[in-house]
Amino acid sequence: MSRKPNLKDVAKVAGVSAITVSRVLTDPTKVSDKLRNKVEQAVRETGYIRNHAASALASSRSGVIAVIIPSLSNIVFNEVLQGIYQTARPNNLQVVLGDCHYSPLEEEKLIATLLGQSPEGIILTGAAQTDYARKLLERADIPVVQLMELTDQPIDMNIGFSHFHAGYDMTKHLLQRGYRTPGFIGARMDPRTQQRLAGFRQALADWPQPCQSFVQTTTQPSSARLGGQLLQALIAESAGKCDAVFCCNDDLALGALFEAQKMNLAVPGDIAICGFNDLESSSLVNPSITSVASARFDMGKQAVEMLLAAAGKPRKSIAPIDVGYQIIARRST
Amino acid sequence: MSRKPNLKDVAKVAGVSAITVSRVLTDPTKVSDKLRNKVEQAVRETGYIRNHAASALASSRSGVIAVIIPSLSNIVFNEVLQGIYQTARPNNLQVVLGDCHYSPLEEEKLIATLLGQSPEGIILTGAAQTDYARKLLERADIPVVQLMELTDQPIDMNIGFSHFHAGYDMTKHLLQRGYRTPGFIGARMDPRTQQRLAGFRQALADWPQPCQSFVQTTTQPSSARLGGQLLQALIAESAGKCDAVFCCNDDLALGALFEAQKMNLAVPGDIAICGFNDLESSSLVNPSITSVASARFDMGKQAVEMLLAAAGKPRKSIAPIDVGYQIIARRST
DNA sequence: ACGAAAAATGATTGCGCAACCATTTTGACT
DNA sequence: AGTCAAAATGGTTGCGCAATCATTTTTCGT
Repeated sequence: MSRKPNLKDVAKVAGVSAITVSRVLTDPTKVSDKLRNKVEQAVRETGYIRNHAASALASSRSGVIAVIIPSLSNIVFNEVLQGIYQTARPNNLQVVLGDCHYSPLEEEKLIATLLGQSPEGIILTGAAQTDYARKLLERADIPVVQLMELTDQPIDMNIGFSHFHAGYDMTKHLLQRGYRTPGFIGARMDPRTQQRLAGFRQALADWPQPCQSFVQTTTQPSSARLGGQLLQALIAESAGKCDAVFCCNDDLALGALFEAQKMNLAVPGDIAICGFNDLESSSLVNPSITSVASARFDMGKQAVEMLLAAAGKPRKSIAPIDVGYQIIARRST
Repeated sequence: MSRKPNLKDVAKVAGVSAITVSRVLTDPTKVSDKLRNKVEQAVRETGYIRNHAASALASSRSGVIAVIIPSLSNIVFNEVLQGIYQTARPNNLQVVLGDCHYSPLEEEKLIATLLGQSPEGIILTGAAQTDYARKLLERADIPVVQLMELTDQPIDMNIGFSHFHAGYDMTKHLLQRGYRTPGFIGARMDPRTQQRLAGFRQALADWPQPCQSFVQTTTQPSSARLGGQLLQALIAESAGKCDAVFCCNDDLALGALFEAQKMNLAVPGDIAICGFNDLESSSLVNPSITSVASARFDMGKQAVEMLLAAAGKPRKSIAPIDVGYQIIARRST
């Protein structure tokens, strides 16, 4: 066999019809043991691999799910992806992944491209899709899961947690620990970061006594290095009065901590630091960093399970699933 | 239009033939401005998205490349992936990604599955593929790139650097700085980690004076937490004589550093620490950690470019590409 | 041992698109 | 205006598979 073998070639080797080979590959229980063995051997012998395009075209089932994340470099989405991949594999689903770089327009283009794969379902991050993207998704008539945050107007299904409430609670935590002039540093300023900041502001507004607060943000991508820079900017802005920093994520928090050490600022003595996402390092550094934990792996897993459960059925509106979060108080506050 | 529109539907709306619509989508220069505008509007109006399966079947071009990495949780592969995705997108290539969990058998199954997508090329991590996997890849007759490490017997193309030499050079660096009883801690113990360890041992063997050395390894997945545990094991094994630790990667190194701080060991005074991969944090912690930098993003980028360059042409054996590495000496040694 | 039902197997057809070749239209030149 | 080449457009067909329906074989009860 020089060229790539197809069903017929395998059938000839096994001495059966093409459709029997097809059945062995899709549902072996439908074929007698005798033929099945012959076919399986012929498959191994020829190194046959089913042509996905032809299979998808004939059956109108692609065995693919589409996933769009805003960034490949943010480790947070990695954990979600792990949950997605680990759940997809045993269900014989291929994942086609796109990175939209936090841009709704890029996301729209990706959605258009990925829908061409006739995915059985699609998982999106956040709820900031363009109108045309929403139109395409509705037209596609496949299950859609919006992940990470909660929204009032989901396209279809939704699972996540409230970044506003998490930001609110974390700020309250700082206030309860006695910090009265807190700052917020934020990078990227994507919708979820903005919700955290909104939570920060609301918590301050709700606090019985008025507090002075400081905010330093940038739309640059987040990184530990940037955390150090933003900390400096915050200290400069507040003329050193700032006594606690709420970092919009743990990368910034780690960078801020390392920078504070370089400036000989005691943490939390001179300045408290807290982050968001509860990365592994946050629990290991000295001092360990207070953060917000959420079930990222689980969200990915559940998203795939939701797609599987919804596949084929008509859309029935399911209430958004709130997976919650947890403030992990540590020595840095 | 209730059901999903196909080429014919769009053609009818635009008042042209189906094949003209197809041409507008694949090569707009082949169609006159007048018709192109009509068609493009009809596409927008109907929300038409080309059926990838049918397109791939008819043209025998899938526009897909397959990528297999050993782990989604290891941030190192993320950077490679970024290079891959960023290069694939402008070339209209979809990436289908698989995670083989460092298992050649899982990798074999993944290869079989992914080849079913008729990818235009495939990118693999390392050079430990099974015989059957190699057979499948040769049968598939598509460009293959083996990434990250160098091998004498590449399946097709190969780009990476020598982990043995990097491990060797890093160990020499420790010896040159005066450390005489170095230890090595390693997790996962995948082929590349083993090559680094082999480099460590060879450098010690080549050193003029005999040195005592210590090794602590585990096949558990790598993590910062594990780095702390392995440091403790190493110190116990060496009864505190160990004066430097070569960590097989920066996650372990960071964990080891944090653990040393908790044990009140001065770094590098009581014990030097170095890592591998040069993650961002390694340059920011106090003291900053000596590490091995490599062009991960670039490797991913180049791998895709190599696939593109090789597409369609018969395989001509190309010499493995060595992207090299760099020892970044910092305060921890 | 016979017939009916169930299980196993096979033949035909169409999924939606692009390759291929045929036809029509346009444009350049005499 | 007439001719011819080039550009633009369209019709037909097959890619490889699985759905559907048709046929054959097996199984089981009596």
